[in-house]
Amino acid sequence: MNTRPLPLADDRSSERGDAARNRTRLLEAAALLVAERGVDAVTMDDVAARAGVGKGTVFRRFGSRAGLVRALLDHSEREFQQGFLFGPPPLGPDAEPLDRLVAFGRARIELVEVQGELLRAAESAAESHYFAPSHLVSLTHVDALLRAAGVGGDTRLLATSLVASLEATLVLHQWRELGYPLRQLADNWAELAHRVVTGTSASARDTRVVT
Amino acid sequence: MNTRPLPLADDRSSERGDAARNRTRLLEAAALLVAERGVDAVTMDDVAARAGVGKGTVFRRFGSRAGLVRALLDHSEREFQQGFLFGPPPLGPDAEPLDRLVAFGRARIELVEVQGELLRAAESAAESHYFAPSHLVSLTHVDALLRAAGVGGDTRLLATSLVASLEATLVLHQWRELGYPLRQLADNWAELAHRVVTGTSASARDTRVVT
DNA sequence: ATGATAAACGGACCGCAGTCCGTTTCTATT
DNA sequence: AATAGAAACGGACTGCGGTCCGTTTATCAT
Repeated sequence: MNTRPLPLADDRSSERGDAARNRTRLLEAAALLVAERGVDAVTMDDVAARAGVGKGTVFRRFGSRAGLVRALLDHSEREFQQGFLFGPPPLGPDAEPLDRLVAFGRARIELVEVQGELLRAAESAAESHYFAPSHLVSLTHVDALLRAAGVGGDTRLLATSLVASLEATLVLHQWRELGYPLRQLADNWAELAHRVVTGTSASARDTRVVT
Repeated sequence: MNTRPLPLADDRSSERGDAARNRTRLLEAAALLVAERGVDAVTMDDVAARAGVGKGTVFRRFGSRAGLVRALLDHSEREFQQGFLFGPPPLGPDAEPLDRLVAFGRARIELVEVQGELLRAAESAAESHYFAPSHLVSLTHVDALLRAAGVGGDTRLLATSLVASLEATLVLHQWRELGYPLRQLADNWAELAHRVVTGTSASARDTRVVT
């Protein structure tokens, strides 16, 4: 239980020359190895060796395996965020909240198709990936969309529940082990989002039809 | 990647005498150690040593750390299942589907209060806990309740999404790291369930009010 | 240039989950 | 009671993530 290492952003400025060089070396080596073997077959020693660097250095830079993987995902993660924060509709701001919400989930699920293993590896951190910046950004975004769509109550918690169903580990399981086409999972997200937004609040528990 | 060891139920009949004896010894030892140190501080070697048994035996019996933990949870898991399958309302069959759904989530979240660490340990299996019997039972139950509440479409997938927000790892995080009272998480579940059940389907996308 | 100092380095080391395989023990059969 | 063969046993062994700490190196002040 250490003091959280990367609360919201990492510095990278005022970094010593060799440190910076080793970071890029490590990232390149890791990317290469992942490309040719798949994430699950790459060990931290492999990465260190390939980068021509000591193992300690890898951990000094990235803290943990999950940290390294997150760094590898950083680029596509930024793109993804750009997409739903500033991009064109239906993902970006020039669309209705509900449409954006649906598009957000679809995009996330599509991301699993190409980066599934990486995303899963990033999630399997012992001390939760729930604190990872990218995850928090998604959460906040969904929260905002819910509120913009007129949903009341504790939208942050509602957002957490929704986002939970997009976890790469789960989606990957449904897709690869259970054989659901990603398309169907995306449709299910749409259904879920739609229902949550159009549904009535639990506090106003009255107008229920007795069939 | 082995052939799935315990697809839906374990035999335990036609088990050799010493095997049976060692199973109970191991479970007792494990329970004891967990009680006095907490799950996270108990290693497989510890359990083997305390039970006076070889390490190989532990893995032969339970397959993995997660498997052992699941065995430890078996009792309370059965109770839980009894509760929502045959117990009194609002959990059991003598209540409205939506009420049962809400009660189910509340019960699950309450379970985290007392067995959170154990539940989390059971979830952190590399090769997914999604195949664990208890998980499948919950899933099927929620699925059935959704259908009984008149929800159409692929209720199985919808159930999966809902159940995802009850994962012990997540609930524990919200409770212990973020400081949400369990009560509030339970209320959020109620809100989610209510909205999903009362919401309209995404396929019928028309009667939307343009504010 | 040179020296002081903090930062970064590297690889031996540790702990733990999970495997392997030679040895022991149960049980069914006669 | 003897025995054969399958099942179970146990603990040394492997592989990997992560840590530790003595050594090296970049940087900055003089």
